[in-house]
Amino acid sequence: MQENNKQESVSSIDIIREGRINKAQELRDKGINPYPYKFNKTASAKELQEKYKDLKEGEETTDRYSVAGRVIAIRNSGMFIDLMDDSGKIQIFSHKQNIDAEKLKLLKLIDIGDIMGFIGDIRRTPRGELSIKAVDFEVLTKSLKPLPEKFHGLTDVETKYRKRYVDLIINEETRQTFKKRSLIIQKIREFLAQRGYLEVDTPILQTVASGANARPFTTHHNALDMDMTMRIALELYLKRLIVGGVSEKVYEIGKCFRNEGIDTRHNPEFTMIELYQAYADYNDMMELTENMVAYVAKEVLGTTKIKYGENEIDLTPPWDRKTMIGAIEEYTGKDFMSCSNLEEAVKMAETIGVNTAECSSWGQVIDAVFEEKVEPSLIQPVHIIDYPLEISPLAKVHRSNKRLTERFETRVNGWEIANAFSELTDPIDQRQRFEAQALAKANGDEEAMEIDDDFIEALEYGMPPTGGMGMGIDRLVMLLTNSPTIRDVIAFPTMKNKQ
RNA sequence: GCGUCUGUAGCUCAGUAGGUAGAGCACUCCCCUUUUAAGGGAUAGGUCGCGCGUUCGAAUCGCGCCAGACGCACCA
Repeated sequence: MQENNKQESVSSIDIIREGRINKAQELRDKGINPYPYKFNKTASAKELQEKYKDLKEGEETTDRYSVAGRVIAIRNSGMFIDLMDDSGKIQIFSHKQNIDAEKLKLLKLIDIGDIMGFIGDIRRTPRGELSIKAVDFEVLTKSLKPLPEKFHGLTDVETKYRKRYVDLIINEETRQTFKKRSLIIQKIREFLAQRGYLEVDTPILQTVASGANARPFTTHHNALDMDMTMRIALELYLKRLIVGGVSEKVYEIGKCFRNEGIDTRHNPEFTMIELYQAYADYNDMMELTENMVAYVAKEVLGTTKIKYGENEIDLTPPWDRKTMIGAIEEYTGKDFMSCSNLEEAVKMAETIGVNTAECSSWGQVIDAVFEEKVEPSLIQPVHIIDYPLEISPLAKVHRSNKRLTERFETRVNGWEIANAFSELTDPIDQRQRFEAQALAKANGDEEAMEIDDDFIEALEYGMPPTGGMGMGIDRLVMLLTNSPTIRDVIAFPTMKNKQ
């Protein structure tokens, strides 16, 4: 039977934590701050590994460095420590011959996970490991929590996402992914800077969330007592800047927010790039898109031939171009151009088993058929061009077919990675397109676009002919890092609270 | 939102027709001074995701809930 004075259960994590707090106190008792302010690091692990790659086994130098990083392994009672910094690993060799006896005792207070600085001379051990022969060291941060086990590491995906800092400490692959992500974005900026693009910022908090078909997050500004929404696209503000003419080429890289489901390719907040170029059309945008992606791949991976899962994808320009109608005919044998209205299109779609229940226009049927019958097959990069008018409210009518627009979406690996138009610049036409969207919204289409009156007013001042393109950065990073889910390329993906 | 699967020590995983939980790593102590997942020895560590139920007895069976993965739906 249970005693009244039953013990609180103490988990091993509490015991470990308490032990480490005690070690920190022991350091303080010796006059050592376990959380000091600064360390003079003179070399990174990688620099040393490269500089001394030809140092022979067993060879010693008197080249002195200070290194710093996290202790990730301790062997032989502290005589060997693996120290990891952001560049890589280096072994620390602490022998009693080289370190003051009192100092050496402090090594007992070191745990895996602590941040340490070591000063010593470069040598390569007889077993071939480049090492710092330590003469002195300093505790830079005492850690309180144990790291995951060294061999299997951290594999639990939920923990990887919720505690990305642990994932990054443990998994080299995760570190590589986020380094590559940064490099990809840097190379995009470089590519656009070379072409005279101006990087700008536009509002994230907006009173009208438009420019895409999506449900926004809503919030409230207290001082203004005003409901606001988070942006779902960059489009309409960037076009205002084209109207203003601050630059004929502008772009923005930034977060957008869509209040929708989460899956392997969607996170509620995600990073987009949109760019606009005056006096250009969608043909120019196709060229720019493929050159930009190829440039980034070449710079980051050294090649434009990449592997994603089972697929070999060749990003070398020029990329294939297919009209949307033509692609559908290619894969289904049906020519939807021959349908002159919704009813005929629905009938034709039914003959190939496509559900059109949600479709209320010829264009939407085309979209549904395309998505189901064509999209999954488009592994190699291809620009799908000339989208139906009804589903493209921000694109100019096609110069040679009034039912279509000058719009393309670029598909790679079956995903949409870019969406681009010859931008609609006629304010009267734009208003009518928005009104058609408003009607759809009134009829229950929650994702239909909002009318943005100020944007239309901007167009009334006159926007030059403009080509524009938007691309999901996260998906590009997925492709170039061979990541199976978007959560692998977003450092802190959206997760439900644990209760 | 629907379906399938998953949740056991800090981490990686076992687990018995239902009988009250185990390993390796990490932690603590001892031995060991040229290791590479170092080694040897001895400890300690658990509301078995949460709750309710069935039962003499539940990590195990049932129901509900929470979280996650995948698929579908939604969405570019």
